[in-house]
Amino acid sequence: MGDKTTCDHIVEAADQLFYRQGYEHTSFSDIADAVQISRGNFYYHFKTKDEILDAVIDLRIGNTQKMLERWESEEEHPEDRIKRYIHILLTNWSKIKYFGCPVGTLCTELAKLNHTSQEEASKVFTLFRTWLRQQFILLGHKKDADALAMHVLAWSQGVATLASTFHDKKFVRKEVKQMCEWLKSYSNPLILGFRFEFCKNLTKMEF
Amino acid sequence: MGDKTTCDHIVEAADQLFYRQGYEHTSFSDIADAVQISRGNFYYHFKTKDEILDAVIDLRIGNTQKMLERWESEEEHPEDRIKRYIHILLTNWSKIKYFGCPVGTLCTELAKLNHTSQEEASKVFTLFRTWLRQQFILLGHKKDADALAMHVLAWSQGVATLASTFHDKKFVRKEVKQMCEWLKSYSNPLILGFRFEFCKNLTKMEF
DNA sequence: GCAGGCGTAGGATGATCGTCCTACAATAAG
DNA sequence: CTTATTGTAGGACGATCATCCTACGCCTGC
Repeated sequence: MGDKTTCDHIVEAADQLFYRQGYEHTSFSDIADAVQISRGNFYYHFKTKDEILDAVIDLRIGNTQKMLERWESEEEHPEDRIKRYIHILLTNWSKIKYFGCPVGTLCTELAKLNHTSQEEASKVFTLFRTWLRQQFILLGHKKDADALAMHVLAWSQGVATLASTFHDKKFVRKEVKQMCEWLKSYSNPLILGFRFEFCKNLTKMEF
Repeated sequence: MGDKTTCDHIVEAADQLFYRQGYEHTSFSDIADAVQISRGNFYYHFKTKDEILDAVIDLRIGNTQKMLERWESEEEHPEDRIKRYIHILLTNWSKIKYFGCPVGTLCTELAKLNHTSQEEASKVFTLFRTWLRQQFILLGHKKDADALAMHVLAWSQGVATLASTFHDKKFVRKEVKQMCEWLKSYSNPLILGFRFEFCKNLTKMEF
């Protein structure tokens, strides 16, 4: 309660419902019930459902920015920061288990609806992408930073998707561990360069 | 045409529409228009929308099985077979670009709808999983075969999700290349074991 | 005490949805 | 030719949806 407006409550309830039920499958009535507000009164706050969606996306963008800034201040080492991102898969397990990643699933749904706000929704991804890229740059991977960022994004997306279909926490734990090990191998570019060249030669060997 | 029944046409049209628009966003009218059939006549073939969904899932299961058997016969080496799977991301690029992976996106949607057929839909994933596992077993990774299969699934899923949000073919090509290189490192377990131990020691070194 | 704006309640509206019914065409069997 | 089966067409149905309207309560400033 406190200083939160009805408008805020609507957007927050919609945020949760869009995540749990999907955008299209969530009706005005659903949101109204959640906020304990008259259904018809929505028109005063939001003229269309799309407007609510845009507000939800803006909320998510804001929350993501705040979270990344927090991580920036709480973690000293870029590797630990990226680890923090990877570990969302475990810290948010109880939700991901059923509904997957809120960012990925919304983008996927909007793509199928051919919705106008597709691009706006993808900005949440871009936030993570830019942030991850910056961390990899700090780790000394200036040239590959963006590719590495996209790789982390893709990996975590895939794990989230399979997590919500198989509900298998062991699998998620295993993948998170692997991701952290992979990340470790990138946290010192010098050793990596050496190792990579060495291993390449090894795999080239034929029996 | 030929020997295909109206029922087959309905299921095939529904299959495509569910992929492109999503299950919920596809109405009876949409399918009817696609098949050029009267809307009300659906009741004769399928009593409910859920029945069409189940038929579509069965169709997908059948098609996937056929495809995997074909791959099994056309490719000699397990590594090439897995490569064939990985390369779906490129061969189906024109669709994945807009609609993502048909398997993953359907499972995601049904999860949000809390639909009865969730488990049935996940069987398509399980088909790939079992098949991939078998290939890894053939490559000599008996113990880790399932984890490796899940890893390939997750990786490709993540790439598909980001592909449909960013529409970036270069990214997909890069990831496919990486996946193939990663796969190569697993195609001979002896060399891998050696390399892995060696690299582990390397990364343990501190500056 | 009164006027006016802000926020709310609850229902009307038209469209669309899944579902279902009934009448009709077409083909095959008697 | 008649009959029955199989498939089709088109519309009716109740429900639900996003949207919109109007009437009402509450608070503030005069």
